[in-house]
Amino acid sequence: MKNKEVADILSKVAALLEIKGDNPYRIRAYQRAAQVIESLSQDVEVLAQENKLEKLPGIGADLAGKIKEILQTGTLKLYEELKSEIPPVLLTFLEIPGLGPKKVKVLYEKLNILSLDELEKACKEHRLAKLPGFGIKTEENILKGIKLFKEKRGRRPLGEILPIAEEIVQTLKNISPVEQIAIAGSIRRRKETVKDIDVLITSQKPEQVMKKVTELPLVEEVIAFGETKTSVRLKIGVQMDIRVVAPDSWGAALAYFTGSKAHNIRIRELALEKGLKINEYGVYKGETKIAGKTEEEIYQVLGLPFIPPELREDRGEIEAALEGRLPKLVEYQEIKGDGHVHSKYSDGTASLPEIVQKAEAMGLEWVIVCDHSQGLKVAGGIPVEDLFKKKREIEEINKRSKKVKLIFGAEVDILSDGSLDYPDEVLKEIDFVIAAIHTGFQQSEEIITQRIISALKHPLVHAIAHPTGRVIGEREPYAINLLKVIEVAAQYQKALEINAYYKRLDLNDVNVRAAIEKGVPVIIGTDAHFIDQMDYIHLGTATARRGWCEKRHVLNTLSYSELISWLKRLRP
DNA sequence: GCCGTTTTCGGCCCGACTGTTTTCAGTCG
Repeated sequence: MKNKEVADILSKVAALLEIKGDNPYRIRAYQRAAQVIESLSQDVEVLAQENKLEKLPGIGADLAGKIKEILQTGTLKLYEELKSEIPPVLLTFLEIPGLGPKKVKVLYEKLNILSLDELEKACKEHRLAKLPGFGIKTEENILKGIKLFKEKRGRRPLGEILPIAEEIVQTLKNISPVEQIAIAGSIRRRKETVKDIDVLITSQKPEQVMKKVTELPLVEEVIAFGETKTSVRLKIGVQMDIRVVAPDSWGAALAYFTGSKAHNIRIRELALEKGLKINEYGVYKGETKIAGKTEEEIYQVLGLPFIPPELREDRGEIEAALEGRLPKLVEYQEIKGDGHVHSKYSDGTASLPEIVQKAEAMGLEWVIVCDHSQGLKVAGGIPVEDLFKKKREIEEINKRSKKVKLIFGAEVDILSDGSLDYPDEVLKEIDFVIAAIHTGFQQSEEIITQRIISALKHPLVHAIAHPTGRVIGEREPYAINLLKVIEVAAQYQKALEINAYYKRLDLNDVNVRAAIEKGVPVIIGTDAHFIDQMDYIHLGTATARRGWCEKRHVLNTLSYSELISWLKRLRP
């Protein structure tokens, strides 16, 4: 899949055009095309071969041609030309908070600044303040921006920020006069990584709320302070935006601040076609406000059903809503089990009774206890003789435990030649075999893909764990042809995991969608090594929802007995 | 650059806050 590479070039073209000062709508067209290609669940190369690129929203004859050019030549003439006109190093300047395309252009043209160091030096020598539109404050802000840029860790995993955001909401509820309060933005959409925390509030006394916000102990710096909008930087290095609106604008504001930006733009265009205007305060027909109190209302006046936040990425959800084929997403409370938990038998820290207790507290019916296989010594892989001790303990526990059943599973290593880390006569005794790659990450795409495919074809394997091996912010996926893997999984009706650990979320949303479109069942597993990590199940469910999963696609919605029958197909 | 049961040309989402300005451009979400 070259989707990422194509999207990357298109988005760089957009940024270069911005600095050049080109037509903003042309820029938007490139940005949108980049986004459409990146979130595609199909292979852009296949679409190009079938001449279907122009069917994609926002892609016309010209962009289709440009995409083909990238696929054929690896680059784009326009891109190369722009790079010779505008030094690409300026693109990194755009990442500095406070610097946009206009100012970057001036810096380049008037001062010929071509590196971060030069920029820093020019600020300190007050050479910027003399430029039109610049001043002393601008220099200070750019210096601050450079510092933040240098120490920034980029987007942060949702699982890290969500609990903090929820705690802030709870605190604000307690200490300030808020009526309604909710987290919006990418956190509400449950995007796997987030850049900032958006909080929406209704209150009779906005100024008091805003004051309390700036006084929170977590706040490091106030970036902007207004009655309706306040921005602060938290000590953990994340920005938080707080918006206060009137109660009758709650729905409009919630929709607006939940985004995504691309979704909002489409929604507003749709409104314009109907002679309506939407902003964060409501939907207007001329001067008259006709909706705004609830989100449902907003969608309703546009003739649309409610679109769940997890779908709001302009990945076809608006078209689906218009045509009445929006998926009925799997619900968080429909999840009946956890497909992947480690115990003390390998490198987990929880005993089997502790797992049962936790599952019961969470309202789950079943947990598959998958420990590592014998070869993975660093992770305490279980030697064959101990496996049966674990099996007996599970049987004992299941006799006593009425509400929660444990399932005897194993996360079995796929060795570098594609064979499995237990012999068949052992695998046969294990009720759930999930195979995974933990070694040989550097192998070629062909070899890794083949390893996984041979595991999928193995008659005793039920599923593949964390299929791409990526770790968010730490490790890129290994080279893998996931589309081939999906095809084989579909053919053999084997499951692919949505690993719910907050740094994995693997498969990710786009890949989940690609899998279920081919008829591959998915199974959510937390990969918990500590008992509380079982709570990450909700992140896996969020990923399933972002991947357009309905209940029928997700094995975790099966009851214990239904799951056992699904597993037994391979254990006659 | 895209797009069309008001258009194949002339539109294209909308507003808050800051800083440099005396009325607004730039940035951001």
